Amino acid sequence: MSEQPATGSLRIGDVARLLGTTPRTIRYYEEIGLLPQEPARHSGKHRLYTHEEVQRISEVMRLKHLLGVTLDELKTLLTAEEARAEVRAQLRREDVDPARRRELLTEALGHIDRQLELVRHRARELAKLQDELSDTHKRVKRRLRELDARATGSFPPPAPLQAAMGEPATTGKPQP
Amino acid sequence: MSEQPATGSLRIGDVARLLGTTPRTIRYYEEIGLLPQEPARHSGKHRLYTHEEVQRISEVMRLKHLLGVTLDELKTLLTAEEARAEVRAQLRREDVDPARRRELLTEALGHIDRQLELVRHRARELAKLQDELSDTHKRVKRRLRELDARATGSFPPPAPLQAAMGEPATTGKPQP
DNA sequence: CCTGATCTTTACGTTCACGTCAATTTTTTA
DNA sequence: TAAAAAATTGACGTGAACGTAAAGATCAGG
Repeated sequence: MSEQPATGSLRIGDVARLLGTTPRTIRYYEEIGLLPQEPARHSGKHRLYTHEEVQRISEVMRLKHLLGVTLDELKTLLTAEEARAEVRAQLRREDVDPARRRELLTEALGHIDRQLELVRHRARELAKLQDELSDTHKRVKRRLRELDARATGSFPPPAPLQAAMGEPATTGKPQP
Repeated sequence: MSEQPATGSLRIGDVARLLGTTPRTIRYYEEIGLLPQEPARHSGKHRLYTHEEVQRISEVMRLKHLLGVTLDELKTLLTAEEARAEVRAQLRREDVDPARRRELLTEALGHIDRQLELVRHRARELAKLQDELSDTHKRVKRRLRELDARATGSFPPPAPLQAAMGEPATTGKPQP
């Protein structure tokens, strides 16, 4: 289909197919500065993406999907990522003194923690919703069982029949 | 601030404030049919929302936020909700025969399960991301500890220094 | 009953996140 | 090396999800 010039570098179309998106989208992300390094087009004029860069784009799309944030928010979020990349690069060169090393690592930890906090929050919210739905599921199933039991003769106590399936119970969300 | 005419019914502005949104948004949701019953404006021409209706809007916004779906997808999702409401209404009237009752409950269960599946899927994805971030966090912290230990004399084995913090490890997503 | 705050509909404007078309250039393949 | 395929920049188009402005109707309080 396409013979790459050298080390696994892909053209924009291949990357798009790989990630289930379109070239336009990738260019757009570059346009608005979501992708920090422009992919050096070493063999001519076309963009050539390294494996790392593809990973990066993949991560961007994943985060967008999972966190449902705007590309602008994502940009700020990814600034942290970029900083981490920077840190990685610096750390790979062993020749930094321990003091600076500590600094870099601590900074990276901060970035990670911020992301983690965001994700945790989302996860908690989702878990709550899931629990609520689970509960509702159980309630409905119980009613079904009761119904079947009654049909076969041995009928159990009517059970507080009230709102056997209702909205998640009073939300209550006063203004901030 | 505002004296409600009778049973806790709120005007659109109050609802908006309560939910942290704007009247326009609420009207828009009504416009595109996300809210099944138009709020009967019994005292004149203004919309008056019952507690239930407010709940509904709140749920809509919550789902939109948590699932990150388009309002159109949400509409289909909420059709199920609406069906459940219908079921609730039917069931409240005790006078349905057990056969029909079973039918209704089973149907409701189906709707709930579809929503649950969606939420579970999302939750799993998020959990995965969270785990990955957690791992990275741990790796970085370990490196910090190692650094500190070395600084204080007793230095541990160098540990495979390689990608101590890296992208989540090869995504791999062939085309569908 | 008057006034100011709130709501109504209508309608056009806006931002985001791309889609699409065109003209040209680069790369691949026959 | 000619032709086909894919990429490039540039520009305009688009649907979703509201924002905003206008002109009039309708509330709540004094």
